[in-house]
Amino acid sequence: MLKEMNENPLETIELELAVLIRRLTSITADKRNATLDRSAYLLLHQLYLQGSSGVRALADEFQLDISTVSRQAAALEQKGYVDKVPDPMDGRAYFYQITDLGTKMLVEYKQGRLDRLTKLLNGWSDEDCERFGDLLRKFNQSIK
Amino acid sequence: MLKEMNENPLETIELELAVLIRRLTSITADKRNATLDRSAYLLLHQLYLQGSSGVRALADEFQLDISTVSRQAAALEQKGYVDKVPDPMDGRAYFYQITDLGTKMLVEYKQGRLDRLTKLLNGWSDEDCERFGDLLRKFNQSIK
DNA sequence: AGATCTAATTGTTCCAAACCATTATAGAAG
DNA sequence: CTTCTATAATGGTTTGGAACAATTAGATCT
Repeated sequence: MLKEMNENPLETIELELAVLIRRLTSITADKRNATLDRSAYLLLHQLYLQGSSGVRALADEFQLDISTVSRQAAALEQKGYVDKVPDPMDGRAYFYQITDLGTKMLVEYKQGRLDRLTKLLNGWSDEDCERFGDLLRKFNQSIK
Repeated sequence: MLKEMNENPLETIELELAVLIRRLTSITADKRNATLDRSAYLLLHQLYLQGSSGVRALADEFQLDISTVSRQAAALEQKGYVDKVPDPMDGRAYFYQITDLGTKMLVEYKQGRLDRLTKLLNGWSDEDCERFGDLLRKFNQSIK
């Protein structure tokens, strides 16, 4: 019927993406590494690079439900990694801002990830690394 | 301190992987597509290609905890997508085998994924698709 | 036969995410 | 200016995926 399901590039991508997500999920779920969890990392990263924003904007950015981001942001605030600042223009709205502690955690966590990745890609050529990074970025933009 | 965090390829890969996993997670969590869930898909896929095996082997293959696979396999059995066959050589052990129904679901689901991916990669060159597939496979093998 | 090792299941916990309902404020229309 | 509607954010609840720990039952080894 299908059997060797893997003739064409699209099928390869399709399957390998499924495998990838499984593998990455278990790695990031590993608490030995996790000073931050994945959601916290992306949120902090966004707040670090793009500056303060509300849950609405963050949810749009990551295509997450607002409630999801709301909870994640609340968790970060509770840990002191972000500050929640009322929007002076709109009594309903808030901004989140990364704190110094949050920045510190972000940098540490990112470095840990980089170290592990560097080890993992030890045998890869510079060219392959560059291509892979470019294609991943391109793919992410395609999804968006 | 860091700011443009994205000079070198490793950093690009590191960040884009985090983004990718987020995006893919929300897509596969979308129940409009999900006739199967992700874990079911990979399990069925493995049983389809590699033939029957026990939870032990499956857990090793995916680097999952045995308990996780046990539950996933039980769910599949409950839906009639796999049969659970006692190992005649070992009274403790079982094999799981994909059923016709399971195969049907697998094929349907895979086709749905392929369709969506094809649409997504509409603007991509054949070359980029091929490269991306190859690099993903290579990366997955590196993780393993 | 008893000690130990192994296959699998089940209880529990945690994280990530969705959907739905709710509260509170803003803005628009009468 | 008050009522209606739209929007910002939160919280309740459910689902899926995964881990770890404890348990049961069948192997294996001495």
